[in-house]
Amino acid sequence: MAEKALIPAKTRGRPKSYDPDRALWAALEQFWAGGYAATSLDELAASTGMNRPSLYAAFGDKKALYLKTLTRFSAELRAALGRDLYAKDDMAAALEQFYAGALDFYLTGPDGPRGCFAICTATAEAANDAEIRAALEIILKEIDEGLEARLRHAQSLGQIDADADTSALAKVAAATLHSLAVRARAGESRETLEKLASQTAQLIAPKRKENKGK
Amino acid sequence: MAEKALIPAKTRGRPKSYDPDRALWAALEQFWAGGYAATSLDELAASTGMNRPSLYAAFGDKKALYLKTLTRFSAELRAALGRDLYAKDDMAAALEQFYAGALDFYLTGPDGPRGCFAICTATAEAANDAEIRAALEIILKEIDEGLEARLRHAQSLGQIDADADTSALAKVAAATLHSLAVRARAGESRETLEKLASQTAQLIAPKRKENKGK
DNA sequence: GCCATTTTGTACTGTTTCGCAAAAAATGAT
DNA sequence: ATCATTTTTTGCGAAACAGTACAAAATGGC
Repeated sequence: MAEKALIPAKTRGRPKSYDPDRALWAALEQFWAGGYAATSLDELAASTGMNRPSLYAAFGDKKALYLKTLTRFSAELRAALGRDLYAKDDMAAALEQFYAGALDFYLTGPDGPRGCFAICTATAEAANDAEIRAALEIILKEIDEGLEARLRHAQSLGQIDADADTSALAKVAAATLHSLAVRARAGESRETLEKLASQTAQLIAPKRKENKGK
Repeated sequence: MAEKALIPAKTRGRPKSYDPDRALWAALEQFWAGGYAATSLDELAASTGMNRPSLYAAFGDKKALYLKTLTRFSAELRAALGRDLYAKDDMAAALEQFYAGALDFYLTGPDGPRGCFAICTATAEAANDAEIRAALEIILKEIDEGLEARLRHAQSLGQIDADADTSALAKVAAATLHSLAVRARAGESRETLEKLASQTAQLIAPKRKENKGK
């Protein structure tokens, strides 16, 4: 989806001076940096390069725009779940790879580490706003389900106990992701965060009898 | 500290019409419900029963007040760590008790579940504001350290492996708390959350050979 | 009873914010 | 070349907001 700027469809009036997908991502980064409530439409206009009326025409009001950034983020998340989680055969290694990818995302922002976009910005609004809460819930659910699918895959290969509760283990694995998201924004070091990641991977998919490597 | 309303010290001028600690807690609840940025001073004045000038005189500006609510929350957190974490002898049971106490806190708000005050409101501001980020970091550290102390205690009693990395395990236990905080605010059911809690307790302090109870 | 002191209540100022209206600009169609 | 269509640009207006100044009220000291 999301065809690049080569849209052959003959558009009638004045051409847009912005790339909608690029603008949406710019808005996402602005919300990411400042949070939803503290980000003004002027800041959003500045960072997208659009002016306010164009923002309204393209995405609706501030909340509609924010909800669109959340679903945009959700797409990125699904991609990461499908990619990093299957990059390694070993379950623990796959988990660590996934966490490492998340940490790259969480720790490298324009102005230092910024954690997870959804968890760190949507939680504040979730109590008051049912739509934002629902969007957050969907994102959390996607994480749980993506991890559970991977765990079941490992289980089918005999890499983890056949009677293990993959649903519950997935939630634990997701819990560590949530924690990385928050801790990164609080300023914890990558080293500390990687330790948490590897310890969780170890607990969820313990190395079997054969000790590989060392 | 924090002596109750029985202050024998002769105050000179007009008596305060509010209880400072009660007002601080009211402000905390207001921030908790709406987040920091989205909460106005008018709302804070209304919920504390004070008017704006009195708020300024008592707590300083909006951010100073918010920082005070964070440290107030921090005190509550320390109390819970010292209380619930030592209510049971068995390590896994103690963890579950601690999580259950947290869930009581997270799930019962004036307007439905609201998660953790610090994690769900401070994360949004942490990227932009160094003071709030530092306050959040302290709170996360207190959780880690409180859990690690309890794990070391269990280790000294032989309830968990002598060579277990209590620091890393504590961070995993804290990760589940962070996740409960976020999930609660996203609307997940208590049943779901308790399952996550018990699975984590199980992973961190696995039941030994003797199966108690059932 | 009068004064000093502290808090409360009201009102004000300047700024920021959101959302929109109306005109100007840039394109395709004919 | 002219018109229809879509976007951009400028600018407006009403509301919310943070923070403060100042007078009124309530207490203790004397």
